[in-house]
Amino acid sequence: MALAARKAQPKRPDPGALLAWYDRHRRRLPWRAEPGQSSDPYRVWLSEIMLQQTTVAAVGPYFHKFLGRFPNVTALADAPSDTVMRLWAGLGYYARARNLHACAKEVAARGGTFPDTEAGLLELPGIGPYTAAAIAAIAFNEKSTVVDGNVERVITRLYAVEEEMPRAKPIIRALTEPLVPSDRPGDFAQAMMDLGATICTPKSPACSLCPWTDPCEARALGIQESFPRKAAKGERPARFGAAFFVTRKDGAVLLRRRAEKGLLGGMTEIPGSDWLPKFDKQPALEQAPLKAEWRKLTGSVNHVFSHFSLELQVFAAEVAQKTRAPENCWWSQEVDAEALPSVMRKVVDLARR
DNA sequence: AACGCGTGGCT
DNA sequence: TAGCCAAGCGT
Repeated sequence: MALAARKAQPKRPDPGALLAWYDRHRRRLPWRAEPGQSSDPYRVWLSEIMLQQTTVAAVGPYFHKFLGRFPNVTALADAPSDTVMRLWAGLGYYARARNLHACAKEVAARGGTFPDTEAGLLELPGIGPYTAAAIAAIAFNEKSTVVDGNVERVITRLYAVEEEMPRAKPIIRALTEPLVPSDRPGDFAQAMMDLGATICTPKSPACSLCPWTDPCEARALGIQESFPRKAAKGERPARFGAAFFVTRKDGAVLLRRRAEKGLLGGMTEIPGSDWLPKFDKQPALEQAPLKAEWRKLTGSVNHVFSHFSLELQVFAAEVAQKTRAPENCWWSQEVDAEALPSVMRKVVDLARR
């Protein structure tokens, strides 16, 4: 039956039709060059790192913040790592910030010039297959095959790829490669991503507005939303813990730095207990950073990470002015202005309520 | 090759 | 509401 449906629309997707659509509808984004202008590799790189698994809307303010503070890759390389991490706070996936800084240092060491090939870019920290291909195509006009989540969705629909992700990845790449035009590889990559972001969306794709409705096999079958095929996801485990909001008489709050690696690596936090599958008050309280009369605040902080959900009970205490900060901790007079990851921002907000 | 790694917006 | 999802990378 699929055979009959496929025979009904044997057209090959035309890259020219996509580019024509792109020329009319291309989105104006802060990191994009104007039509005909060449792209600044630094801006392309910075935006691509920030856009990894992150929405355009979320990236916007951070991109401007970074560009304002670090107008070029050398300025970024010369900044203290603390400054970079603080500016990144709230954007998530903090290993990206560390790799961003490491990459800037490597590029600065080569005179501030990025490698101009996909292979060269792939050597740099934080730059994987997608990002290397994207920078090569967009900034250096290399005919690389750029495959991100948008492209995966567009291609699996165009060709009704039945293979489940991630096994479909090599198939998708092979189907994408022959579509890349020699003259405008960068525009083609951005057009594919724009198409995926605005027309060929995960839910309710706007097929009637799509430059490729005609050759789309999934559309012909009326099952476009079912691609890409994916296995059902397992349950997200829950974890529980305590956070200790300690204020000194003068209002300073106790903070701590997390380990460099792992979850929220290197970020500032409110001291807390381990995060475990169940909440036990006594063992949690024994992990308090100092002795105090703890007052449990009403409510809790709930936060969802990519691979588990977290519920934190918040305990507050006020200690004497002369209290010294425990090991690995310090006092902050202005927690509200601190660069905290979002889950810790929620703890502060609950305590301040 | 799976898994760990954040966050906010949308349905 | 509670899951789903976004221009992935490193290990």
